[in-house]
Amino acid sequence: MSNSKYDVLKLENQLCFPLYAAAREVVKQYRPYLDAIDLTYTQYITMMVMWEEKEITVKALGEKLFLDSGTMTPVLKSLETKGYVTRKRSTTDERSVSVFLTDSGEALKEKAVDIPAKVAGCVGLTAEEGLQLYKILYKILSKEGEE
Amino acid sequence: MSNSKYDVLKLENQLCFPLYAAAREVVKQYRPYLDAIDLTYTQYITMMVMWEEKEITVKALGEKLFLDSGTMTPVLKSLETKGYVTRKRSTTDERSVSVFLTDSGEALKEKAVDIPAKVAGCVGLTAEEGLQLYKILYKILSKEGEE
DNA sequence: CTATAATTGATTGAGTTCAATTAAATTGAT
DNA sequence: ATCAATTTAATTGAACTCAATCAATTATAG
Repeated sequence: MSNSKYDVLKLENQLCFPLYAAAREVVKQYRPYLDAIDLTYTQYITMMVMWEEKEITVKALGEKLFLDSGTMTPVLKSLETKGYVTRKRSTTDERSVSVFLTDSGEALKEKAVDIPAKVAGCVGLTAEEGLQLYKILYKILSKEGEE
Repeated sequence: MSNSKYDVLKLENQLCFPLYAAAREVVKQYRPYLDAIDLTYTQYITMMVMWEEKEITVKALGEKLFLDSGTMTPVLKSLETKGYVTRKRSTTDERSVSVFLTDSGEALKEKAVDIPAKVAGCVGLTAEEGLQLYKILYKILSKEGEE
């Protein structure tokens, strides 16, 4: 057996590395489908929230997506340019900005509805593996929100 | 029950989204430890390969990390500036560039050896969850290399 | 009321990521 | 041997990510 204290630094012994690599690979799977509706992956998950919420503050949006305003602001500006959302500063608390889904944004949902099934086919996990993965990932995400 | 064909577009029904978010959150856990040795996460996993290989082509390095030359080149230039690697174009095949670990790069391993244990503690999965996650992620990664 | 603290979004800068392109070198088929 | 196809890195451009900082606003303490 060849064991050294440096084995912990081998790529094959990492858990973070395959997590990081798999995330990029799966996002890459979305690209052809998202290209067809002119969205990036970040814009797509932002629209997912908008389709559910219709109206939400930038702050709340960022919390749902685990992204900060430095990332959200340009994404929202781009979606506003495409006509899918509008932004308006709150009158009651001028520090906050609300984002609103437009009719055009609502209509886009129809074009996006087939995408999840198409990508799921490519990833090719069993239902059980999918569930296991889901649970573990949300365990990680719940831990991170703590400190 | 409230079911619609649009449920597949809800954030909570996605598998890719928590994968994408968890990957970023875990990478973020590394930051304080990596800041201490002046490496980014991408530079860190690149050094992991170098600690194992001592010498490797840019092509092979990119394949191991699932990154292309557009990402690797600036990372390697930065590591070269820090003195941890050198780069030299192959004499036998001048298309390829080999990367070499320097003594300084080798010495950095000693400073990095405690990092994996520190981060593992933060993520807080059980051994079984870790193994399940590992297997599923590599299943995803093996699928992606195919097409 | 006033000063301090906290919240919120925007901005900035460095680094990452990847598709597309370019340039050089090698390989393979004829 | 020659020319087309392939391989390899580098470059470019657009977008994402995040820490740090800033400015404006609101909340709280005294």
